[in-house]
Amino acid sequence: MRVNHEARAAAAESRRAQTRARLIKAAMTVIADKGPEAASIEDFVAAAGVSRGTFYNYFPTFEDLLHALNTETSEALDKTLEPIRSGIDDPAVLLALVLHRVMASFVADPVRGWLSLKIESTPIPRQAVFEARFDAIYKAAVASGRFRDCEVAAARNLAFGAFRMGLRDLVLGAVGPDHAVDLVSLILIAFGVTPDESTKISREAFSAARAATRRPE
Amino acid sequence: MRVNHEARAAAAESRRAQTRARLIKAAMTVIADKGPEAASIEDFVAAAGVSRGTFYNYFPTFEDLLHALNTETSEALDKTLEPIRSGIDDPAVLLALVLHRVMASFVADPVRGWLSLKIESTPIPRQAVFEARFDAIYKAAVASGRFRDCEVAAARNLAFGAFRMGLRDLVLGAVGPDHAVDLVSLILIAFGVTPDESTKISREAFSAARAATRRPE
Amino acid sequence: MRVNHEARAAAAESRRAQTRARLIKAAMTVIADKGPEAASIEDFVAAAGVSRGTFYNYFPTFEDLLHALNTETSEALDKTLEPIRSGIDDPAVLLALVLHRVMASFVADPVRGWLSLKIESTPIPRQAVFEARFDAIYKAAVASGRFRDCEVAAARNLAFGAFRMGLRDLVLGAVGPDHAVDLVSLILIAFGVTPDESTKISREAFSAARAATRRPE
Amino acid sequence: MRVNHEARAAAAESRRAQTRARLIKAAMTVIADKGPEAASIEDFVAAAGVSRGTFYNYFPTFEDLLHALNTETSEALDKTLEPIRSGIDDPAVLLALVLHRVMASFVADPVRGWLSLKIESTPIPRQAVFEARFDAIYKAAVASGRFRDCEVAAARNLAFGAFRMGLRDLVLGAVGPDHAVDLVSLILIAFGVTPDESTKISREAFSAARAATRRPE
DNA sequence: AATGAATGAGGCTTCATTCAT
DNA sequence: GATGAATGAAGCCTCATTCAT
Repeated sequence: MRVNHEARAAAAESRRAQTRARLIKAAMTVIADKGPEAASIEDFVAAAGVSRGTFYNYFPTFEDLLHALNTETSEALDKTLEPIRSGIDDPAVLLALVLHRVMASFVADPVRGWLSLKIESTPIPRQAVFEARFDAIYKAAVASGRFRDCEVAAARNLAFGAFRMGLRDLVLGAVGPDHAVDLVSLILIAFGVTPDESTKISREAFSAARAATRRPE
Repeated sequence: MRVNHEARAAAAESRRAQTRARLIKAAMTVIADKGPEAASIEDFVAAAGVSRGTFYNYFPTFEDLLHALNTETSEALDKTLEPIRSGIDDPAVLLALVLHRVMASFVADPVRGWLSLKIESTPIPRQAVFEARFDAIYKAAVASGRFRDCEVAAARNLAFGAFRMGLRDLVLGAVGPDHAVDLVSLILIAFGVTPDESTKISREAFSAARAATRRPE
Repeated sequence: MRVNHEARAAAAESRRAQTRARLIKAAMTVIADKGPEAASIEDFVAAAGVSRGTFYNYFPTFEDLLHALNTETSEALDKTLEPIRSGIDDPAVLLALVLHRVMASFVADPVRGWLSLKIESTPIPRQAVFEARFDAIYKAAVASGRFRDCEVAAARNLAFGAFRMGLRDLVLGAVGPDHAVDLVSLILIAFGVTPDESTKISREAFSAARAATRRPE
Repeated sequence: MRVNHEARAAAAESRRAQTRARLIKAAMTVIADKGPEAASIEDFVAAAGVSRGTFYNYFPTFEDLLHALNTETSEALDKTLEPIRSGIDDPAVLLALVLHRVMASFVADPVRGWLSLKIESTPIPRQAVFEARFDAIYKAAVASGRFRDCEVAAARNLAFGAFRMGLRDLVLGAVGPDHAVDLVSLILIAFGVTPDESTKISREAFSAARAATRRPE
């Protein structure tokens, strides 16, 4: 009896997780497709192949869905960046690797890429994690003399703003994948790396990211 | 009689233009306030103090309103930039002046600032005028050796992306007005200007923009 | 021009009042039919022959409709009682006249009768007016020695409770119209009037109410 | 084996009864709390701590639940009245005892009191048992000359209507517990008992009911 | 028996748009 | 031209009910 109950509960749990995952996946696809404002719950459930009511079983409020989406994308990004979490001493290299890696993963999984772009203009709690991480890297690099000493907010806005625009053109198909090489290179130059070194670092980071990014899903 | 008719027609014409202006102004205010998605036509007509039907007399389709908004914004920007349209030889100085001037005008008229930010995440057709102008300046500057020779798309994305992020933080109040000095400086460095000169140019352009921007309305 | 505008406004006003009246009438009918809880806005608009949206033009919140219904029924009752507002010295006769008159009007217009019964169990602000009026009459009658001296709350609950139950049976068709004669008579007896006189007063008040109540609509 | 089976079956039976009782109790509490219209099955199962499906195992249709609720309430009332089922000759005393006893039990167990009030405005089939019992008592009392000879329906509506209103004010806290003394007294007077005797009977019945009602749960 | 995930009908509300005056 | 009442499509959300495990 006991075992039976446990097995049953586990099975239910698994099914529940599956449906939840289907709904999240569907929501991501739809949002990437129509934008966060035009997407309706009807769209989500249609894409997921479940009924209206089921959606509310999993996400009683819209907030809940946004939170889940947020978590999902953050975790995916984290997983992307995990391999380079440590072992890289040069902050310029580190930054280049991160930027190229994220961009590559978004290109490989355009749905998520779109989502990241679209979701930004939404009242979702902003992804302050990445900002904070950037700030830490930049300050350390200034301390070690690698990066120019300037307002970290300015540096951050330069990096994130440029990255975002580049990402947009990339997923739009307006530019080719090596657009990122130039962009990251420019960012590094602004931060104080010499042009020659910048280009080299960016190019190598690009290749590394390329190689590492396989099978998005 | 003839005169009477003409006078009457002119008066009607003038009233018409006035109502139209009121509607555009109202729409801008409302959009800047609630965002483009939350704004309803009801809001527009309420803010403008006219009836629902009147709105459709002026803007039969939503497209028409968007176009008017776009035109309005662009023209205001153009007017802002008019004084520096000519007479400036150094593209670095020119770019710094433009960026600071636009930012200053957005700060001085937050409604328009917000509008520019909000409108971007919308299916509103963006006006490529500014992009094209930037490209022209940049290419000329490369030709004259002032700017680094790199993909103009990368340079553009760096400049516009950084600018947009900075603008956002500015209207959000997350950074002070001189944040722009650092940001523009970084952009110029990326484009090949030396750090010292960049800072000097940016600082001077900032002051000039400050001085020029008075009374937004 | 001026006249034209005014005439137009008046016409619009009139049409508006008409639609509003149609909606209230429809709501009353539907509520009397299905009860206040089972009635849906869909029912109201279907009965009124207008569209969903129109309902919300007139009653943005459900509260607004309830308030209108409340006002409507109160006013109708007041009109019913107007003729006996003055000129009757004996409180026993006055009370009998009021009770019979109200009951007769509810019988003549069953929709409103039902509504009064159904609406009571609803969070509508209770009709404290009638309670207050009863209390005043009763206290005066005690002072003049006509009614027994007892807790006015008890007297009120007896009168209103009995009346309400009687009304229910009446609109249900469970009892004939002269059921009211007995009921009112019992109430008067409880208040200290002799049985013989009670019966006489009640019977006469019943006839008077009958005669007065014509054309419900 | 046999014994084992029987014991097991008995245990199952007992558990079954327990769950059923829990559901009924929960439903009563919830209905008394939120009113019959606002109460949902979700509320019932949550309050009872069982699953949705279980509810339907016990009450396949909503009718079934209503019936159970009705039965429960009636039986509780019957139990309350059992001690005075016999041995009381004076119908005036009997009636006073019944009314006070019921009221006291509702005051002692407000949940059931509220339930009785709330349930009335519902399509729940009312149980006519008490009406029938009243009618029998009244007719006998008329035959014996104790009560005034009048339409039994009128007498019944007077008694039940007044009682209901009084009960409402009581559970609302609008009146104190001895409000019932006056109310019952008035009823008896209406039925032909002299004022002095009425008051005495009502007061004594009130005390007796008080004394008898202990521990509601 | 008990569970709880899934269902979908049914009600609510908003809002762009039309049109008679 | 201006008006604003009327419209109805399109979303949102709840909840009684079913059913596989």
